[in-house]
Amino acid sequence: MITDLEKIKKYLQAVKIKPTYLRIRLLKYLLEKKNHPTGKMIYQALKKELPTISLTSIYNNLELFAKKGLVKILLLDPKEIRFDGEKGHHHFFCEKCQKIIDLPIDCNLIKKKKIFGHLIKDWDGYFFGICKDCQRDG
Amino acid sequence: MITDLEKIKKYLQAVKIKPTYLRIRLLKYLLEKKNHPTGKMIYQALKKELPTISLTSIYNNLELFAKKGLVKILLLDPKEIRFDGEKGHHHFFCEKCQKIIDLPIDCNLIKKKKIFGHLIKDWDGYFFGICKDCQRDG
DNA sequence: TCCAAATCTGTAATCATTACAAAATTATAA
DNA sequence: TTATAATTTTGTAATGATTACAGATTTGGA
Ligand SMILES: [Mn+2]
Ligand SMILES: [Mn+2]
Ligand SMILES: [Zn+2]
Ligand SMILES: [Zn+2]
Repeated sequence: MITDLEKIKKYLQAVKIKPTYLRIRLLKYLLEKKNHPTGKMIYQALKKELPTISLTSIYNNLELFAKKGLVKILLLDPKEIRFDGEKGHHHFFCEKCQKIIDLPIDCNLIKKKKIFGHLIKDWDGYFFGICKDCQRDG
Repeated sequence: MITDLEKIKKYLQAVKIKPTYLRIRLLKYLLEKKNHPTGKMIYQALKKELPTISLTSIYNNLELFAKKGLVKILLLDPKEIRFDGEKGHHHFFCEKCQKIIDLPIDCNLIKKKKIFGHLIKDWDGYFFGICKDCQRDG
C-alpha cells in the first residue's frame, strides 16, 4: 500500500506535474483504492476530508494525470468513465453485480510495438460476463 | 458485400427480431459500411432515404441488436458510443487522424470460456497509437 | 512581503443518451 | 376485407456526465 505523501509527491514531480495538495490527495486515493472509481465517486470520497474541493478540479486533474500516463481511463462502463491508478492489466465487468475486476493475465498482443504497421502506445482489454461470485450465488 | 434485403431479413428472424423495414435498413447499413458509426451518424445517413425516421428508433434498435448479438458496441471513444456490424476482431484508434481500424489478429485470451473463474461472454480489445498512414505523413 | 502565474472553485452550458406518451404500423382473427 | 390488439416508431422533454469559463485562491519566487 502506497500511502506516504512524500512518495506520491515524487510520482507527480517525475512527470512534471506540480504537486499541489489536491493532486497529492487525488493520486493517493487512486493508488490506494482499487475500486475503479468514477469522477463523482472520487469527488464524494475526498470531499469528506477536503470540503472545499470541486468536481471540476477532480476531472481536470484526472485528465492531466491520464495525459501524463499516471492513471488509466477505463471505457468499460457505457454510462460513465472510470479511472484506474494501476496500469498494465485487463479488466472484467460483471453483468450481474456490475463489479469491475482486474485480470492480471498474460496476453500475446500487448507486448507488440506495432500491429499491421500501426504504432502501439497503449491498449485496453475488456471482458464481459458473469463473475465467479455471481455464478455461485445463482 | 451483403446487400440483399431478404438475406438481412433472415438475419433478424434468426435472432427473433421482427424484421420491420427500419430494422432491415439499419442492419443493412451496419453490414455494408465499415465505418464504426455513432448513432447520430447512422441517423443522418438513413434520414436521406427514410426522412421520417427518429434518432430514438435508431438508438432503441441498436440496443436491441446488441442485446441479440447482431452488432458490437464499441467503447473506444469517450465522447460517444460507436457500433460495429462485424464482431470478432480487435480495434485500433489513431490519435492523429482519429480513424478506427480493424485488427483481425489472433489473441490467446479471446478463446477462453473462463478467466480466473469468471464466465466470459464477450470481449473488447482496443489499441491506441499512430496508424501506418499517419506515421508516413509525419 | 509582494506579485505574477498557476491552480482551484462555482456555476452555467453542452450534448449524447434515455424516458415517455401519442401516432403509426403490423399481425391476427372475425 | 375490416376490426382490433400488440408492437413499433416518432417527437419531445428529461437526464446526467462532462466541459467551458470567469472570478477567487493558492503557489513559488523575488
Ligand atoms: Mn484495474
Ligand atoms: Mn470493427
Ligand atoms: Zn458479479
Ligand atoms: Zn492515423
